[in-house]
Amino acid sequence: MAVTLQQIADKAGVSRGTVDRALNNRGRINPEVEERIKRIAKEMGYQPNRAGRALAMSRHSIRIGVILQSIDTPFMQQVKDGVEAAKEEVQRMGAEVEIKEIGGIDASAAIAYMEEMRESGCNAIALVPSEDEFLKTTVDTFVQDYQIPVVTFNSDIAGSKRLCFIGQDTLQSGKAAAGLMSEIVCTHGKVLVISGHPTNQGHKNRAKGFVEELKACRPDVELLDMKYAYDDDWAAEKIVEEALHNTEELAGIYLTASGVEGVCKVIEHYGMAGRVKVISNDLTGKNEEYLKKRTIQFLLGQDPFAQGNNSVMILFHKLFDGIEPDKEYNYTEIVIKNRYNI
Amino acid sequence: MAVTLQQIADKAGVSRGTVDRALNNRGRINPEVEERIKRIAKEMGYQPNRAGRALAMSRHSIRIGVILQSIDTPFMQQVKDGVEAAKEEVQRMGAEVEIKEIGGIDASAAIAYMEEMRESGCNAIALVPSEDEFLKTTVDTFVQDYQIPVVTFNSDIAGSKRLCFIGQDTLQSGKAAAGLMSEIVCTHGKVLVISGHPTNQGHKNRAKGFVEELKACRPDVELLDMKYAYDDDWAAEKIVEEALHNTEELAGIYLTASGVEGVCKVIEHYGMAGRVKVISNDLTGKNEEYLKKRTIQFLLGQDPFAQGNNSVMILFHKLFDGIEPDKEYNYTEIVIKNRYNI
DNA sequence: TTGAAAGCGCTAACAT
DNA sequence: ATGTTAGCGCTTTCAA
Repeated sequence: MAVTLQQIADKAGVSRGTVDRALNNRGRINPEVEERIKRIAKEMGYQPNRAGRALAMSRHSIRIGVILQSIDTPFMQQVKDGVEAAKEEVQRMGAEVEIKEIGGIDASAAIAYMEEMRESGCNAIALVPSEDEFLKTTVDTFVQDYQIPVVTFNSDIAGSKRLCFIGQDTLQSGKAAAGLMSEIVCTHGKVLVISGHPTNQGHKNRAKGFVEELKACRPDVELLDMKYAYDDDWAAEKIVEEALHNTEELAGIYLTASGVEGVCKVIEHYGMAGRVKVISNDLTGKNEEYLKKRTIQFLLGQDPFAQGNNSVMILFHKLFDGIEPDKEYNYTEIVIKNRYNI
Repeated sequence: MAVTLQQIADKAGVSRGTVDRALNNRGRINPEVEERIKRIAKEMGYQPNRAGRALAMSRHSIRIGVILQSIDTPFMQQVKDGVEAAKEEVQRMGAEVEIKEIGGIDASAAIAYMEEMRESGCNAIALVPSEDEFLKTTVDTFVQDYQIPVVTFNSDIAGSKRLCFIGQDTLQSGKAAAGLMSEIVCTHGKVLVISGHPTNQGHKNRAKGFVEELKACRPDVELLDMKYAYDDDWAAEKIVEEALHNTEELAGIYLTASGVEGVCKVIEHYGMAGRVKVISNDLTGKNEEYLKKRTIQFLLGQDPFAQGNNSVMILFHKLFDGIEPDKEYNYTEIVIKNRYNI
C-alpha cells in the first residue's frame, strides 16, 4: 500500500492536518515542523492519493469552460471529440466541464461566452481563439484581474497572457511536407503552393516552412507563385486549372488549408492523378477519400483529438494537482499518413 | 454536481446498499427492484464516481504484474517507459504494479515470474511473450484455472487464451512501408528486403505486407531475393555489400528488423546515401540519427510507449471498472517519420 | 500553531 | 431481500 498522510503524521508525531498544511504550503504552520514533515514525506516516497483528494475536493467543484469556434467544420468536430472525452474523464473525478460552440469565426461571441462562464463560476477556460484585439484584451483581463487561467488551443493568440498553447507547430508541419514532396516530386518539375487566407498565421507558417525547406532540399524544382484559395474549393479548382494550362511540368501541389476537393477534381479530370503529387493537411473525410484513391499522396495530421483532450486535461491538472503545464507551447504530433496507415 | 448513489436511492425509496447491489449485479436483490433502480439510474444519467470507488476498493488492492523480455534493447526501454507511466497513474488510484524484466528471450524465466506473481497475489498479468509452447500452456492455465487475466503486448501468442493483444499490425506496417517505397523509388530499380529472423512472426508479416503491396503498386521494380540479417548489423552489412556488387540498380532497401547501422555504413561508404532509398522500423537512437542524416528516408514507428501504457491500463480498467477490452487486437498507430517530424 | 472531526461517493461486512 | 455502517485518503472547518 502506498504511503498515506496518516503514516507521515505518525512518524512525525503530529496530526494529519499538520502534515496536510506542510505538504500543500497552506501556511499557519511552524516553518521548522514544515521542513521536517516535508523531509519525512520525501523519504517515505509520499505520493498524494488522487482518489482521496478528488473526493475531498468535490465540494468545491472544479469547473472548466471550453469555447470552440468554427464548429461547423469536420476538423473542429474531431477537436470536440477530444474535449468530450476529457470531459467524461474529469467528470468522473468530480469536476465539471461546460462546452460552448460557435459556428464560424466570431470573436465577440467568444467574449460573450467567456463572460458567461465567469459568472457561472468557471475556474478556468480553454479557448479556440480568432485574431481579434478585443478578444486578446479579454483573455488578459481574465488571467490577470480575475485570476482565471486561460489556455488557447488549435490557434494561438500571440503575445497574450494565456497560460499556454496546445496545437500544431505549423512551421515544422510545412517543413515535413516539403521533406515528403522533395522525395516524391520528379526532377525539374514545378511545384505549386496553395495557401488558405493570407492573414492566417497557421497557413502562413506552413507555406513558409514548406517553401524554405523545399528550396533547400530540391534547388532543381521551381516553385510557382503562391496562390490563395481562401479555404474554398472553387477557388482552388480555378488555381489548379490555370496552373495546368500554364505549364506542362506541374509536378506537385502543396495545400496549406482547405480546398482539397477542388484541387483533386481538376487533377482527376485531366487524368493527372499520381503524376501531379498532392500533399495536404488534416485527416477529414474528403481528404482521406482522395488519399485512398491515390489522388493525394500524403496527408499531414495535427492530432485534433489530442488538442481538445490535452487542453482540458492541462487545466484540470493545474486546478486539481496545482501542476503548471511544463511548456508554453504544447505541440501535438505532426502525423504523416499515406493510404496505408489512415 | 454529478448524480450519486444516494440520490438514486432517495428517488427509488431504497438504501444506498441496494442501489449498489442493483447497479453492480451483486445478486441478493429482488429482480423487479433491480430493474427499477437500473432504469432510474439510467434516467438520471448516473456515472459512478471513480474517486469514491477507488477509495473504497483500496483495501482489496488491485495488483498488476508486468513481464518484459528483451529489456536490453533500446526499443523495449520505450515500452517500459509506457509501463512506468501507467504504473504511476494507477498507483495514484490505489493500485499496485510489479514489473519484472528479462534480458534477451527466455520463456522459462517468464514462466517463473508468472508463478511468482501469482503467489504474490497479482490479479492480472501483462506479458511480452516469446514463441514457446510451454509459455502458451502457462498462459492458458492462468486464464482458465486461476482466473487471472493475461494480456500479451508487443508480440502475441497466437491461439492462446490471453484476453487480448496490444501491439502493431505488422502486416499493415509492411504495406505502409511499401506505399512509401513505391513513391520514392526510381523506375525499374531493384528493391531488397532484409528481414530479421525467419521464424519471427512480426518480421515475417512486415516482409509479406511489403512484398505484396510493392508488387501491386510498382510492377516495374524488381524485388531481389529476401535476405535475413538476424537482427545483426554485421550480417546486414554483408548483405548490402553483396547486393551493391551484384547490381548497379539497387534503388531501395526495406529492413523489417534491426541492422540499420550495418546497412547505413555500407550505403554511406559507397556514397549512395539518398540514391538507395532506405526504409526501416522503430524510432530508436541510431535509426533517428541516420534519418536526420538522410541516409534513411523513412522510419515506421509502432508507438512502443502506448503498447506498454495501454497494456497496463486495459488490465486496470478491467479490474477497476469491470470493463472488458473492446477489441481482441488493439493495434497501435503505424507512425511514419521523416527527418522533420521525429 | 496545532489537533480533532466531519464529510466527499463508494464498497463490503454485518445486521435485520 | 434489504438496511446500516465503517472506512478508504484527503481537505477543510472549527476548536483549542
